[in-house]
Amino acid sequence: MPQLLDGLNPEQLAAVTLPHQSALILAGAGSGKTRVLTTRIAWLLQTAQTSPLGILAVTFTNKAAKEMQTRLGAMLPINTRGMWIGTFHGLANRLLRTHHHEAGLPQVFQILDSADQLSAIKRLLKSMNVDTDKFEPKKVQNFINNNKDAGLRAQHVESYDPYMRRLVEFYAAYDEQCNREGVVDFAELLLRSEELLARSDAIRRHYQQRFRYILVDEFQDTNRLQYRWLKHFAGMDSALMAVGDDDQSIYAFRGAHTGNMNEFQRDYAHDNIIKLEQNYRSHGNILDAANALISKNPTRLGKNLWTSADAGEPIRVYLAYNDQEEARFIAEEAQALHREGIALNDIAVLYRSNAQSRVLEHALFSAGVPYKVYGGLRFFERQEVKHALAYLRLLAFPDDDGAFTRVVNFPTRGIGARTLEQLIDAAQQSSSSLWKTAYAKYADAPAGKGLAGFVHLIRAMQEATLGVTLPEAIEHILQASGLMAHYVAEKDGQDRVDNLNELINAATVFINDADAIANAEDNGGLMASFLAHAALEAGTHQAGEGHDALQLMTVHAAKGLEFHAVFLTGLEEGLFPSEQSMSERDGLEEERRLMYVAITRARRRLYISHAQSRMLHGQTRYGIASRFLDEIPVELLKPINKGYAPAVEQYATPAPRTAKQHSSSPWRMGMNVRHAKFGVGVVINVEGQGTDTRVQINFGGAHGVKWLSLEYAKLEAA
DNA sequence: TTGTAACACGTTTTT
DNA sequence: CGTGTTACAA
Repeated sequence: MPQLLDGLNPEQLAAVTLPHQSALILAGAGSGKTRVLTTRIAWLLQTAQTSPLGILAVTFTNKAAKEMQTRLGAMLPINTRGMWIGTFHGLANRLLRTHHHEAGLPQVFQILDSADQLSAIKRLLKSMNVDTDKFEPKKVQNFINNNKDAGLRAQHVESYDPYMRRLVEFYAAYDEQCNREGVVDFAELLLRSEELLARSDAIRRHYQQRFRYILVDEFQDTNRLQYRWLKHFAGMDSALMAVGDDDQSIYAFRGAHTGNMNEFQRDYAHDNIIKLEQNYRSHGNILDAANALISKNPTRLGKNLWTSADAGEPIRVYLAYNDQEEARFIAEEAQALHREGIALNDIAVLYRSNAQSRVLEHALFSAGVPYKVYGGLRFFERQEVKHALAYLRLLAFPDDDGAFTRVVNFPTRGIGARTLEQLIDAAQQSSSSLWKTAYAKYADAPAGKGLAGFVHLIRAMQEATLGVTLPEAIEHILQASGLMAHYVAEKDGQDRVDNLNELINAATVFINDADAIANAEDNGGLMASFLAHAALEAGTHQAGEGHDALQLMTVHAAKGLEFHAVFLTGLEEGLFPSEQSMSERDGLEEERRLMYVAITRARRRLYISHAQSRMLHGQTRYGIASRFLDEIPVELLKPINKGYAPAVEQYATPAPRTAKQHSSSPWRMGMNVRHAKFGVGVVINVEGQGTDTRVQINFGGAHGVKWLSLEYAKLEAA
């Protein structure tokens, strides 16, 4: 036991060995949060304060859950089976499978991922003859999900106008459709299980008595529904530990409710707050920069990171002429670091938006620097994999209309829109599924072309896959459906073929996993289990682990990670902080937290770069340095491009041909001008008209960026 | 039914 | 500028 607690600082120790009571742990970036969480569980078990059954540990991502399991396994020679460690959605799924009857679900309910949900909504709107120009499916999807995340069913949503009333109607109809088809979307997993716990005293009491210790990771990211969900598990005898960092809350845009932290304080922790403020990751200057920046946020729970490490290097600031030059600089600098012996894997290039990655990729490719971009499609989200899974779903649960429509004409077999429309109408008439309707009509017909052929194909596949293993079934489906042949024939289909083969592989791995087999018993079979796994855990973004490559990702994606060196790019007003965040409530604060997250990813070296101009949406935009740069104490920064104030001439660019919006002014963006006092600069913004015109000019060097009113300032073209 | 051409649009994202 | 989606002709 002493070993377990070795090396913990006093605050960490206090959190780990907290007696049977609730507490809020404010855990700053790099303060050993995950370690505390896992050591706490290990300590509870080792000191026999509870059995594995008494523990409920909730995370947001599969990665975090897995990491906890792994670390726990390394600390204690126990099997983690029976312990409820998982994601909100994973655990909600488990709950609903166990109590599917009470929850009003078929045992083998399917899980819709976002894309599935969207196509379900499109299908619904079509069947309701809705004009999708007026009601965009995406908007409808957001409306439904936002309400579910807030814990509201259609009948609870207040509508103020006809438009919203219509949305509520869609919400109700969508839920009806899901119930009819036995499918459940992500938000529904949580809402459905929350309602179940609220409704059934017996089930709730059972879990309340069972879970004596409840631990929640990344609590600042929880939404209202998730907090409500958690509360149901907390009985009289439960101790809750919520670990989070309000300064790292960057998911308000998807429903995260930081207020949960205050509510948790009130509801459970009372004044039991432990702050983990010692940072084990970064050098002093980096931490000072982060602290200074985040201190500009008005509403914080309050926390200041410190480190026993020395100040380290200054933060390098690079001002680039444009985005391409910025990218070139990063490519060169990364190579230099690599030559010094830093692994490319340990260097990250971060950006605010995905669109910025293209220029970077181009420069890295030209410079021959291996890189890896995070984000984009995940394995189980790729169309070929989804097609294959849809066949699988259809075989096991033929009434799944979503799966049916997905593959009925893929690969193409001559079943057009017209045929399908007739089928949908007929199904609606008899209020039955598409499969049942088609089957009733063509089961006895000869296996011809079109729908009849499809019905017979599915029947044949059902028979052929009876009693074979899951990978064998998938292999057969790929062949019999013609999917494999389709992609083999496609000219750029090799990746897709590889993915389909990988799917067989994934199924093999899955059925060899002991836990999965055990779970399958109560989850309605191995196939249902595998499909749930595919939906809940979309897999990695890209293959090709193991190669040393520069890491490219958005700041969001970098949360929770750390690197020896970090390049933080595009620090320009309108980009970071983003333009649209400015119009959102508390938008700037969230952007600042995002910046805070970005800075604290770096262990030893941090580069911050910005560009004077940048290609955005096909046109050149002139940006000024982000205000976040000004919020970092200047003594922590070290300009690194030749004195930081290169000759303005070097940046001279021809004025944009068309600057219509500013046509009333003789001054154009990008234009070189001379000011009596400040010298030569570049116009980077023009605002107002006539005598009210103000121009923003970058003079570089000591004078920097200034707004000048044309009424007073004497300017001349340079 | 399928392929091409015009067209719209353009933060952040996990489950 | 580049991509993804829709509209229309073959």
